[in-house]
Amino acid sequence: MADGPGGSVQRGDMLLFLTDEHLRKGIEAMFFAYRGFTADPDRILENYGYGRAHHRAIHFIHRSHGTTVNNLLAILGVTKQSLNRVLRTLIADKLVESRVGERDKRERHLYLTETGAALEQALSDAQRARMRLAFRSAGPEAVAGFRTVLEAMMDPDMRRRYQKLAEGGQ
Amino acid sequence: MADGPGGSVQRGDMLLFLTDEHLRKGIEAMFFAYRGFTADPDRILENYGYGRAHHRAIHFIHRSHGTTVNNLLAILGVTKQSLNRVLRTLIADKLVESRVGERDKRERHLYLTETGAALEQALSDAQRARMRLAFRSAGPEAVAGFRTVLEAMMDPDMRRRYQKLAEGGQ
DNA sequence: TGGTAAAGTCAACAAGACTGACATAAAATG
DNA sequence: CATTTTATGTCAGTCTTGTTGACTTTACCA
Repeated sequence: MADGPGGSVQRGDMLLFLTDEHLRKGIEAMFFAYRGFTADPDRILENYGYGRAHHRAIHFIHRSHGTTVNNLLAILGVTKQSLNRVLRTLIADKLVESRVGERDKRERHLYLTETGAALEQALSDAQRARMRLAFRSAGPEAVAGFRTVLEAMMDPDMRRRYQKLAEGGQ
Repeated sequence: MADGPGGSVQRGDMLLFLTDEHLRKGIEAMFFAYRGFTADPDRILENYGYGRAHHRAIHFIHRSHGTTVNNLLAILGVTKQSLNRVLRTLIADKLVESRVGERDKRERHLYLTETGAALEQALSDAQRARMRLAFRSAGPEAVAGFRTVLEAMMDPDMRRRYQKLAEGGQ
């Protein structure tokens, strides 16, 4: 491919890591790594007849106990119809509990039941196991770089949500 | 959440970056970053009536000019029926050309046409622009760490494919 | 020549996203 | 107090992208 019209090599040796070639490798790394990232939970979810959407809902409900539907919608970035379908099955299967808000009775606050928390544990154990191996083999400095780049890659509003989540969970 | 039964803090201060808390942050970073990663090309693809599957096919055909259908199937990790649907529209729209193999006439070799290459350029320009900003703001060391962790996160066979691609493209 | 391999296709199905329209209850506001 | 807005839920229909299973054509190979 070499460097096309959008290339960056000509800007000097200090920015050699910004060649189109390096950028393309970063793109492909994201693609292949994301596959690995989701592979283990996907295998577990199959046994329950659930999909990735269920996993995401469970993850963020666990993460923010008592979150409202609206807040979950904003984090997941899907329509309420799409989330509702997932939420309905999780509530029917008694993995998630929905309680009417105390101050604002229009709101529904979402909680994992014991069963829901158990599945969350199984899913995140599997995902963390892979992450742990990757982190350990890469070392702390690489991990710091990994997080720095990923944060820079997020849309600004998503970065805000991500950091807000991180604060609470410290 | 603190450290559950699968926690790693007790293994010593040297491995503090492997706490469940850090791992969870890594997981969420992957989730939010991947959204940003796909956002720009998705917007472009909309105008063509194409989806992410078309993008992936176009990317890897560009990447490995003249690749066979079987090879593309292995890289993308989908069924031939799924790939074929995408490929059929791309060929019908004259973005991709399929040539009968010279040595083995059963094989079809895939090439981007001029139009196809133009779309590929537009898509990868958008994706690289974001990657470039992220890389530049993070710096070369962070980028190296980013790649190291992502490679460690891949399934072994995907890592092989990824590295094989990288060789050819140096 | 018979078996295997590469590619393509048809049909049916499912997950998960979307839009649009509509309903209900509760809060907020004039 | 009446009206409007907000939060949630739901129905119906569509789209993309994945799946399985069955079958065909063509070509290579032993």
